[in-house]
Amino acid sequence: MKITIQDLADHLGISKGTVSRALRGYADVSASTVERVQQAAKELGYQPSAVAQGIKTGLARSVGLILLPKSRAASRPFLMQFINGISTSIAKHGYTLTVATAQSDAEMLELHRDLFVQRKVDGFILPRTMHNDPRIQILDQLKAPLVLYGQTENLTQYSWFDINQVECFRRATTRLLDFGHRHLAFLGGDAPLFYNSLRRKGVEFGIREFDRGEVQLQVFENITTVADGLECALRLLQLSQPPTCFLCALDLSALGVIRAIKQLELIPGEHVSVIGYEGIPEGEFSEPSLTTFEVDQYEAGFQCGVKLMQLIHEKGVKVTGTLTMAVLLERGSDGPVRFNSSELATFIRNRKRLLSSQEKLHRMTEKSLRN
Amino acid sequence: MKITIQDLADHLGISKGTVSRALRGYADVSASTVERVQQAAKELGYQPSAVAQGIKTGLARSVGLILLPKSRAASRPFLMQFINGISTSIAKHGYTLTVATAQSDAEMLELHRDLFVQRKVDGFILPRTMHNDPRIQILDQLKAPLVLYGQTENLTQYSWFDINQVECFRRATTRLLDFGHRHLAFLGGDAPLFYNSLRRKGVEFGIREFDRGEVQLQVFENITTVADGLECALRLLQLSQPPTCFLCALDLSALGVIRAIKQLELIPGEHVSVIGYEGIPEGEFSEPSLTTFEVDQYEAGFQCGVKLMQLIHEKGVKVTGTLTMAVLLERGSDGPVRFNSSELATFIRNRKRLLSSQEKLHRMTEKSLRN
DNA sequence: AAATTATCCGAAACCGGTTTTGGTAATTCA
DNA sequence: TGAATTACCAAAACCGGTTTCGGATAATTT
Repeated sequence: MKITIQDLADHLGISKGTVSRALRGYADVSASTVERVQQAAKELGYQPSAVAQGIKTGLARSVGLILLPKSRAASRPFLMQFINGISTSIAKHGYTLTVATAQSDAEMLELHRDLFVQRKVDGFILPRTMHNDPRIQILDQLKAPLVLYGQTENLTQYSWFDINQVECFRRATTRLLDFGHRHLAFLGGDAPLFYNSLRRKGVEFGIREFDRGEVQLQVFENITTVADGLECALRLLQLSQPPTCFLCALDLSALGVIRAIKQLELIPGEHVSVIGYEGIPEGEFSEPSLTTFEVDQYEAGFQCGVKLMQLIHEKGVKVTGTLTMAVLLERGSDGPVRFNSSELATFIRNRKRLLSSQEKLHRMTEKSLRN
Repeated sequence: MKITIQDLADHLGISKGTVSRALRGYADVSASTVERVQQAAKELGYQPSAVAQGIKTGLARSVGLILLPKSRAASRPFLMQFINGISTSIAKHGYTLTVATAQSDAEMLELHRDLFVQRKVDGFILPRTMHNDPRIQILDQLKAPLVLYGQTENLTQYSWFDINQVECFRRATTRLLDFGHRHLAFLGGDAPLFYNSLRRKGVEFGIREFDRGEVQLQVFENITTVADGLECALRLLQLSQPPTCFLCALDLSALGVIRAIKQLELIPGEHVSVIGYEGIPEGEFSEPSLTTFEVDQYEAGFQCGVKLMQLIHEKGVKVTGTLTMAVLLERGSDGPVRFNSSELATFIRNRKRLLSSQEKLHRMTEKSLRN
């Protein structure tokens, strides 16, 4: 069915070696023969089998991306953009992307090893880098080319791409301090992942730059879902010294914080400020819309792909690291401090009573207007 | 570096043919030899090269999934789950998933052809089926195995998996009619995609079953974004005979409709009802939360993978089609009709004046309470 | 004990390409 | 004109596996 190089050679009455050399651009083939071969290849729709090519070259012309879906409900809104970026950059080299999923950490490591040992992929892109990432250890042993999306220890040994998250959270912190906030809470994400310490570090930098000894910071970790953020903020806001603003490592937890604020009948962005990170679509439609940093996942994938192609093709190439910035989307969930921590505590305590009487009046006026 | 079958054979002092037959489970190898070979393979970490295997078997042991990201901002929240489903089911057969992206329809068709002709993949999963899908035409010519995620014309010739969207929208329609709504609007999605006509058909079935001649339906197409939904609903609601409820082919447009309702100072789920389809995360956090159908994308991917493996491996196997249901999430954006269409029109016209005076009073009461 | 059959494995062919080798014809050079 | 290049291509080796073929040995049957 499918046409092979031998078919093409027979059709032209020349040897298959010559056909191959003609198509690969060797010098010892006459221009006229090259022309004839290319012409015939196009006519007959011949394209060399990547599989057969790979056996001689030792390359599969594919790069691996292994995902770990935590639950069957987990969503990754921008995965398509990340994939799109990778695919676009590697396609220029005739490469494709092999995506696999693992259900556990152990299975993930095994998958990396297997895919490389079986020559299904020539290298890997590692998203969501961890502290002392075990994937790196395994792939180093196999001398497998890899690019990190994110940072980790011993960074000079690897090619990597990342958003400057330290700077993002430093800016977010400075922004809140400039708004007059003095009691901050940082809700960190997955503790084993490297991004978490970077974002926290950014907050600490921001405070250190500014501090006149009056700033209070509370730090929490593993706040990764809406429910986590909701619960954590609900608890904190009912303390005697509640934070007046929240820096969230993840948009999802920021959405939970917003819910908590509203549940206490407060106005997010007025009574309590919230800043997130990632730029998920939900943030745009929440009320108020979420102030956050928007990450360009296409660009991230593209750069990772470019770096991996360099590692695979340019022998003896130096590893490279790149940092870029995310864009701050200044939306409605943060603003100038209204109450300091003590005032906020009082306000929250009185809020319920206040609102219930307001509501009574409100209903009365509405009734009177209808009639 | 990497160990080959010849290395293993040398190490054991036997021929590579025997090693291969031992590992492939041929009968003409003694049990003891099989044991020795397996043992040595494990010790030396030998795994056959998928590339080299592929040349003889003619299979790449990979399936293709080609995505078309409309814009660099487009999000597909559940892509990971779909991929997870595919990857999980095909992994059992030693298969991996090759994902590529195309920037235009033409490039997408070319990619399908190239990936198959180059033997990079053994078959395809085609998401987002279109009317007279051109991908199918091309792949039919190449006799490439394929599975549709979605339906199309001449369905009996193909293996496919889909949600029973006709039934979903029939139920959604019946639900709204039972709530007492009589003026419905259907906001369809991408017109060239097959799902669109199915969802519309479901609405029409629902009405036909019920109709006592009093139901009005307005149909629109290509309402695919929040902005589209917002604009369309805003326009419709200010007509003299506005719909009292919206059936949206896509959650995104439903979110836009909710915005439009709120922009007109109406309460979604009370004054105007909205039902979406897909179950995107934003729907849970909108206010009110969106009534919609939740699609299990993992299951969809899994089933597509299973069917494709059947096509590739079981020679002469019959093609199969499967329909399943999505789960209706009864949330806050729909409910019993409050006003009929005429009443709603009047209400909307009077709403602004009403609210402005209400607000004045509201501010007064708040002020008095503070003091 | 001879003939037959099973068991097991080495050798070789094969898959579809790439790359090296070597030889012939045409061209250039002395 | 003869020698040395050069240009070009066929043939063969190779990549790392799988599969077929055939032969040697052991086990069984007659």
